[in-house]
Amino acid sequence: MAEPQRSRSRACSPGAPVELDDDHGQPGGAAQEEEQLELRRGPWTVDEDLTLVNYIADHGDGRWNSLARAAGLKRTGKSCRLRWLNYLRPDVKRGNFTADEQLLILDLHTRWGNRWSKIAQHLPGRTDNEIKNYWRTRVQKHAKQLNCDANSKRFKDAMRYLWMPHLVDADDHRRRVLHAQQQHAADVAAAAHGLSAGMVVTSSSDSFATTAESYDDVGGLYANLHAGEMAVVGGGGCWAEHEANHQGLWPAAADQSAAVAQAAGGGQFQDPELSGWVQGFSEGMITENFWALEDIWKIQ
DNA sequence: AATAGTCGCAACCGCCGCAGC
DNA sequence: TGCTGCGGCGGTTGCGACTAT
Repeated sequence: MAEPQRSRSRACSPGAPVELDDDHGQPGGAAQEEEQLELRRGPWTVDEDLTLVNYIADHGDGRWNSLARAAGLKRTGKSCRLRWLNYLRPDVKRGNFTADEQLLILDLHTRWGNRWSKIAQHLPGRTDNEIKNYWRTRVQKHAKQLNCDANSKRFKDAMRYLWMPHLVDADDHRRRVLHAQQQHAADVAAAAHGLSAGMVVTSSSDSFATTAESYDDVGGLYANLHAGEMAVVGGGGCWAEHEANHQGLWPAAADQSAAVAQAAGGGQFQDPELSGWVQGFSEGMITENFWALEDIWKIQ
């Protein structure tokens, strides 16, 4: 079971009763008020988590207010629902966002804006809350570094032509490193068994896609995120539409990356879709106030 | 070592839409 | 038709952990 990473509390002390934690603040009777007086809020305790998990295991979720009462939890139904969906659900994925996921978030946010729940539907195991937090802490921080709004065209251009291509490259690089490591391990194993490395390579490296698939952790959504090589795998079902829709939104990321790299090196960089700001990279207008390519890379 | 500033994120808040009565 | 309860969503808060000075 998931353990809270750290205890947190809000205005009230953890587990402290509150006067009112009603969804709509409707007036209630004396009994209802008495019940509300006992409601807890703040960080969930291990006991509460166990109670909720066990109850849902036995009875299923839904009907959260009655669930909270039936389970004996002195929490609002809303609080129980949130705790379950964002933390206790067995399929909830924890830890840092992968390059795949970051890429997808950036792309989907470009299209849908702050529709976190909608975006979360395309990231199996991730919650809208987590994505929202990621956006607010990481992405908006970068927007701030650029002295622009996260919703501005300028920032979207930065994402589209700088960050996304680097994520693609980082992802590709990561997979190749993994593949190399696996091959090395196989070689070592083969050597230990007196086999030639070539024999093992033949059996282990005939399909890079296999490595990529096994590494893929976006619920089988993508097999290979490298621009132009995207393919639908598993039951994701959304990538065909995704790719069709992002024509122009995310054009040949690897090519753009190369173009940006060329531009950073002083070469000409012409693309009618680029705003003047990104075009400026080809004119050497990068300052310390802007992301350097290396910085973007480090961000990951 | 102490302090201040920043970050990450769980949890809460307020609003909205929908269903049932 | 209006009321009520509920689920869901996006926005916000606040605190412990971490980092810089």
